Amino acid sequence: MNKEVRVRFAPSPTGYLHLGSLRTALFNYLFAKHNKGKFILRIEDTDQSRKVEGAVENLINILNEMGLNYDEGPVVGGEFGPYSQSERLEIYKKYSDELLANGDAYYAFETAEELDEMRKVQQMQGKQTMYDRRARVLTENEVKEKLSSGIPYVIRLKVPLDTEIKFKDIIRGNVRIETNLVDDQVLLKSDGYPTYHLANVIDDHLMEITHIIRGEEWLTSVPKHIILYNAFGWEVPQMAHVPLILNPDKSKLSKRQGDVATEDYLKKGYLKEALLNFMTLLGWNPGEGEEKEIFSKNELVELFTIEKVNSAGAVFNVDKLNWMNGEYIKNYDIDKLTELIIPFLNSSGIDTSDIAKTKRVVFAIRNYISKLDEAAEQAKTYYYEVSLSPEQSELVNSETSKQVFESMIAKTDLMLEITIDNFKPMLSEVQKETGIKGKNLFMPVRLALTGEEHGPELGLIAYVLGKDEVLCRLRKFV
RNA sequence: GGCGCGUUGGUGUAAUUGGUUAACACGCCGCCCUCUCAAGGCGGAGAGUACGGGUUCGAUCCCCGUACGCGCUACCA
Repeated sequence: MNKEVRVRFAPSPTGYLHLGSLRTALFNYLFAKHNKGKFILRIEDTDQSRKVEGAVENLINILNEMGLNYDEGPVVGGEFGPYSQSERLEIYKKYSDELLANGDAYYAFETAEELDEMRKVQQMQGKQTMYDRRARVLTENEVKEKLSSGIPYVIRLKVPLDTEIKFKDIIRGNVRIETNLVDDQVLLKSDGYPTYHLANVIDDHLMEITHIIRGEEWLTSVPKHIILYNAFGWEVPQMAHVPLILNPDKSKLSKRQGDVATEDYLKKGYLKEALLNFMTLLGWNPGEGEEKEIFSKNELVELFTIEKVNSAGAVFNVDKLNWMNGEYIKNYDIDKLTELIIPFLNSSGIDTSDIAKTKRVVFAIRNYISKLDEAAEQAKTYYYEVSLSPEQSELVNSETSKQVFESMIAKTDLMLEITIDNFKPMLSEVQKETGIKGKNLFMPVRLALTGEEHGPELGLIAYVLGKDEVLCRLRKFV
């Protein structure tokens, strides 16, 4: 008896995927997969003035890249298509005609200027700004006359007055709004395109959507939608309005205060697994005292329930994202991580053609970075010529340092290869032999090998450089 | 202005559907490890649950009010 769960992610193509949209898509995806249902992508491109070239392709790419593959939608198709609203215009026309015929909608002929004027007056009077429903009183003949004379028109929703709309949101519980406060929303614009409200209701019904999971900014327009469902005699899907993602100052996450496009984060070297993990935990938690925070996508699918989504907005905390991304980097498969890091190294001019060495480098730097774009900075040590400041070179060229290097060279020469495990014991022997220890022993070696006073443990450095390179760098100072 | 939604340390979240010294993670501070910087290990500071009233033997949890924040208030989504 349970219907198959069908949910949709219905973005308007803006040219990039906003983090808030990413999370909405993510929640829809997780909910669908958890319930063994379908995740549908629908493009809400009904605003011709906001058209962006290539935006749809970009959206699909990024969604796929993030692993949020949809079951039905543009490109992949499905039995409820087309999945772009701009290709469904006749459908909206048909249903708006039906509303007109049943008296649930009406024609209106005001110009944009007239509406502006109306609002201005309302504002001055301190009244609520909304359409004053003036066209409701037009007679059939007046309407006919205006239509035949070619005056541009819109079709507006005829909101039933003096009552209230009650509904239950899965996340927010019961909500009620008086219909007198609900605007006679434009449903069909004068260019023949539908507004969000009309298209959304019709498509959700036609595409047999069972659960609407979308951002909180839509909560107050739910009554308009319910009025439409009622007018058509359709069942209202279940609804869940997820909280917004916020800037540190608690306003809605915006460009002004940092990057908001998913693409930007990928470019900076955040791993998609980490991003998905982090975004899910923004406003959701498995609860019941679960203290784990690192979850694979499969685990999230298994655990995710929409009821556990928080109702309050969540501040986007980059510090925590960085930490989590670092956790993923530390534990990632080394071959895959190397593959991901190579482009970042190349773009800094590092030659990665020696794959074996590159892999050793990645192994060495993974504990030192929290984003992939920090890799080049950390990796430089292993690739560039050593250059020292006057003080540093004085230390390296001191008598004791020379002793250390000579002893090391002799011992290293005898080694088959340097490993992380055998380098340190070798240094211990050098210490015994020369009587030089502590900082006087290690710092010259560090400087000779890397040219820097800070860095990973020496064993790691020697291992990455390899025997030949280590010898080569040491010999420069004896 | 109107309407709606929200409010647990700085941030993200917990707290067996009223009974806990209010827990965990990030961040911050300190210690250990150590040649250095991270990582790691250990420890610490930081909220009495926005505020004020109720209900109750007992409220983070239920009810009311206030404050504050956010959202919506377009022929944008």
